[in-house]
Amino acid sequence: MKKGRLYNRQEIEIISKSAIGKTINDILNEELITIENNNTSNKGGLGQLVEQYLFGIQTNSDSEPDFMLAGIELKVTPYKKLKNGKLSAKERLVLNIIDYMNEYKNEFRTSHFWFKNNTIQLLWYLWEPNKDNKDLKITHEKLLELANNEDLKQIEEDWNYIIKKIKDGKAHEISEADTMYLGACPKGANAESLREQPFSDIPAMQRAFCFKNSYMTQLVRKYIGNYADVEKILKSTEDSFTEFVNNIICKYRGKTQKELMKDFNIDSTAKNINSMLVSRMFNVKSKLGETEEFQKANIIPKTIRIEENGRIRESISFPAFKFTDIVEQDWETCDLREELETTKYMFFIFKKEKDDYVFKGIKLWNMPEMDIETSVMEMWKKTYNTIKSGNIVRYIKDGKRKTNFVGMSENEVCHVRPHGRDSRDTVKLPVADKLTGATEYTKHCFWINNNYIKEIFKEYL
DNA sequence: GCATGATCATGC
DNA sequence: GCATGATCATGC
Repeated sequence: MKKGRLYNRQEIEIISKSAIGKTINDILNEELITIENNNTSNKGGLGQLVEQYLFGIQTNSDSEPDFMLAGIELKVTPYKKLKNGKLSAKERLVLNIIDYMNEYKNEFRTSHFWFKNNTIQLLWYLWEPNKDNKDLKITHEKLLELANNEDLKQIEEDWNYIIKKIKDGKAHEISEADTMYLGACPKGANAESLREQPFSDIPAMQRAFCFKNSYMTQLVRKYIGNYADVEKILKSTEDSFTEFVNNIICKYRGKTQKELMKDFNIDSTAKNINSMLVSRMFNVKSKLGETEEFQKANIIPKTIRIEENGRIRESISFPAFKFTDIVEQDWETCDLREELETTKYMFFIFKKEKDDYVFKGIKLWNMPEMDIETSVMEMWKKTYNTIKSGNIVRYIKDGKRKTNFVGMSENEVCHVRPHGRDSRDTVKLPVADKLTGATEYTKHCFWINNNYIKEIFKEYL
């Protein structure tokens, strides 16, 4: 007899561990249950089956944790293997719906979020493409206790940020990109699922608290994958991630490039000297963007130089792409769109003053949805067509090849340009170039236009 | 002066 | 040897 919601902590642990290595079908077979294959389209279906047949919990939308006696919430969540072999969360972890009308009255520790989610029993299953949902296997489990979690400070800060927006009458302006680990994601049938907010007449999109995809990805890598080589920047739990970053910025703001080079004992003419200085500020050996905290928050650090006249001379590069990868993707699921929609950029600003660049501070930014769905989409689709049709080179003059790739005068947000060691640094083309017959071409990447990015730094001009 | 093609130094 | 962040060089 399954006790459902009345299990105690120890029983939950035993049952969770017993599920490891089993598929949903295995669990159903043990219960002698067959279910028609008609609910695979139901997004919550898999988690519900586990709740129902492993633990005996009926689907509920209760405000209490699933296991009410133990105070534990159950979550069944997928992860996947990326092409490069790394593991990643397949989805964000959606938690309770935000009750705009009441949650703001609480403190973090007395909030409904805390009441329901402070202890979560995670069951991870490995998602694989082209496989029936019920053949997917549960591989790992983990009891996530927020009370003694290293990320608690940041999670609390994120919660407070969301609550402040409600208190400011701006629930309709909440975005998942506002926060670091704990987000507020859309939750409803569609964008028209609106509800009232307490300090404004404007209806706000229904949202739920969630652990963001990037945060879940780090948990996956920590508890499932090989985690040993990830460097941390936070050495204690006394500061949140954002507090820690702000302390570093304050410490170095106002220093010049030359002063910093002297401080850190660096003598170099590298083009990425400012990026090297930033890594030193954080006392990071390798790359700041690859540290645990930046990965969890899905933040990519970039340095920006502003000239004395306010001009930003250079555009911002992305890693080089493979021509063969582009033609295998479509816009809806392509790498570029995913990156722009989920990534925040932390710009470290260096402004030129008297023959030296002064470190001015940072700016967090993510590209507005509207720009992604218009200009970036147009550029990506044209890039796709250019490669697919083999129409890369337009003409050659003085040994330099003019291409048909989207240039910066053609698109106000982004463009395509070479990015390699030199012009002989090439990768394979899926279709030979019609004009030159080349089967390989100089590595290229997407760039964000310097004039577009300039708008973000108005306050520093 | 700017857009575009090309290239550099670093770290692993 | 290679990927990467970033800047250089040149012709229109």
